Amino acid sequence: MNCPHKLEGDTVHQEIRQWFRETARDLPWRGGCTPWGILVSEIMLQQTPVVRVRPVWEQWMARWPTPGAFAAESQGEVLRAWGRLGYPRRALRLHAAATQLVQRHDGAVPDTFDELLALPGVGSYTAAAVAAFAFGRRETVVDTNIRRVHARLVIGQALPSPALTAAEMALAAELLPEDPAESVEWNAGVMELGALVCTARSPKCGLCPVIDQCAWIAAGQPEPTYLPKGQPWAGTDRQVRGAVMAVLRAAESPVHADLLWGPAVEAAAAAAHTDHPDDVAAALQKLHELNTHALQLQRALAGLVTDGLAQLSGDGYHLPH
DNA sequence: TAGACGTGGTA
DNA sequence: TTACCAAGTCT
Repeated sequence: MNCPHKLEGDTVHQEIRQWFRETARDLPWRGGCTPWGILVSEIMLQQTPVVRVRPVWEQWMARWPTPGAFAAESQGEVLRAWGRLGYPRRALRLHAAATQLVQRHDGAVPDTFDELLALPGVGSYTAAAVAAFAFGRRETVVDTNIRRVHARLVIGQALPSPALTAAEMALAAELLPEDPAESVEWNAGVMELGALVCTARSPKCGLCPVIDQCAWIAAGQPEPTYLPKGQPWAGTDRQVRGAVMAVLRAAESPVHADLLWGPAVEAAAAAAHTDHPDDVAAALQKLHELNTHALQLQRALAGLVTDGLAQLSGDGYHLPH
């Protein structure tokens, strides 16, 4: 392979690909899945664990087996189906992407990196992943798992840098096998290794197929050189937006702002008139428990409207039609 | 380019 | 219990 990062005898590629064939999880979007199914899975898996994506993906594909079927659905229904996967803007972007597939790609998922990258919600990782896993293309796939495996196995560091660097992309490109089929298995294998063995916390080095060639092990497993910065949550707009979205998903009719802001008992009583009183009442209860400042609630609502996740009609807030 | 953006499982 | 973390993207 002739790369400056000497991987002893280049057995790493063989070892990891074999480990992948023997150990890989049997996920529904692997093996014989349509490109549409793979695209949906990649969007859902952005920052969301496999175990939570799986059931939603199954329902999603049964309900909307093609981009055309999905594009014909309303945004509100799409957001409800998205459920609690998180980052609901992804659902809207997927919907917009499906519309583009119908309008510009004859209802099919394009098979090149550049065309995929042009779709809403599809960035460099997802474009490469779909091109590779749906169409067998040789692409430099770099996700958080692959970055971490490379950092340890090749560089000898506990964690990759906080932000993706050009050097990391260059390394990933360097390590990519020339043969397309092998490159696909390599990408999937390294990703799977990062997800199952070379994990962020408490890596299972005893199960690693390439532990004897790991630069991090060889260096004595040095600690990370920086502290991961946390993801603020309590008291943030994000938390409020999430609670409001839970209410709107459960509500069958527009929810007046007073209800979002008002006391829980009043909210529960009003919610009893909806088709899903328990869900709405519970969602309102959670929202109210946040004791959100009025200004912050206004900001969260305005943000949701700006992002197209909610709309304000005369009667109140609701999911988009 | 750093920050915003949901949600729930795990240690 | 608090904090980290998960197949990122967009601005």
